[in-house]
Amino acid sequence: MTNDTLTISEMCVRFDVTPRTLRFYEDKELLSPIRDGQKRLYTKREVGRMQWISHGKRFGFSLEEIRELLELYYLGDQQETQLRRTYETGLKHLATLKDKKEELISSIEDLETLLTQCKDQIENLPLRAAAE
Amino acid sequence: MTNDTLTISEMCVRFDVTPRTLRFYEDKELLSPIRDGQKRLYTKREVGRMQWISHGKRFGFSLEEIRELLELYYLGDQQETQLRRTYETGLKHLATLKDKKEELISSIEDLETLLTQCKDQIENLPLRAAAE
DNA sequence: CTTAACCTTTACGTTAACGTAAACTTCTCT
DNA sequence: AGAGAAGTTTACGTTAACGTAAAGGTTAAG
Repeated sequence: MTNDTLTISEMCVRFDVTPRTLRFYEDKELLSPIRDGQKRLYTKREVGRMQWISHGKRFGFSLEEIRELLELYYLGDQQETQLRRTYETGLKHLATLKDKKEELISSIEDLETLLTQCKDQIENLPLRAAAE
Repeated sequence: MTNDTLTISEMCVRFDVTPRTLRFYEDKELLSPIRDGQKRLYTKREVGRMQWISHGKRFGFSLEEIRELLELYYLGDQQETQLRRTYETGLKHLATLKDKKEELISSIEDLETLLTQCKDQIENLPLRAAAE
C-alpha cells in the first residue's frame, strides 16, 4: 500500500499548502502529477519539484521564475540548445541565490545591532516615578 | 545645496523604484518623509527604513511584516511595554532570517548538484549523426 | 444502500502591491 | 510670459497567487 507516490492531501500536509494551491501550480505547469482514474498521484519527482517551489517562494521568487528553474528537473532527451539554455538559467539563479545569501547575512548583522541598541534602552529605562 | 535629505526622484534612483511605490509605502505608514511645501524630503532615517524595506522585499516578507520590524527604527520615548514588544518582534524576525539563511545555503548546494548533473549531460552528448 | 471521507471540475471572488491616467501646482530657465 | 521639468493628489485599473463556493464522482464502512 505504501507506494512511493503521495495523494494530494498527503502533499498538503507535507508542504503545508491547500489542494487548491497544488492544482494551481499544476495549471501553471509547475507540477504534473500522474493520474489514478481521476485522482492525482505525486511521484518522487513531483515531490522534488514541489520542494523547490516551496523554497523558491520563501526566497521571494515568483512562480514564473521558479518554473524556469524547474527545467533542471527534466533533463530527459533534450536538444543540446535547450540543454544549454537550461544550464544558463540555472547558473543565473545560482548567482542570484548567492547574492541573496550575502544580503541576508549583512541584514542579520544589522538587525542584531538594532536589537542590541533596543536592549540597551530597555535596561536603562528611567525607573519610573519614585513611589514604591 | 547638498543637504542630507533626498528628493523623491533621488530616492527612486537609489532604490530602483517608482514614485508611486514610495508614496504607496508612505500611505501604508512604512515611510514618513518631511515636507518642503508640497514636496517630500527623505531624511537619513527614511533612507535607513527604505533600506530595510528593500531587503525585506527581496527576502519575501510582506509589507505588513516589514512594517512591524521597522518599529526598531523609532526607539524614541516609548513605553516600556511597547519597547519590549518591539524587541520581541525583532527577535522573531531575526530567528526567521537565520532560518532562511540555512534554507538558502542548502538550496544553493542542491542547485549546484543539479547544475553539475546538467553539465555532465551536456558534455556527454551523443555526437550527432556522423556526417562531417 | 447510504453516509462520510476524499477527490474532482468550473468559475467567480479577494488581497497585496503597485501601474496608470488625469488634472493641477511650483520652480527654473530663456 | 511661456515652456518645461519635477512634484502633487485623486482615483480607477491590473496582475499574481491563491480563496471559496457550487455541484458532482468514487470508494470504504456501517
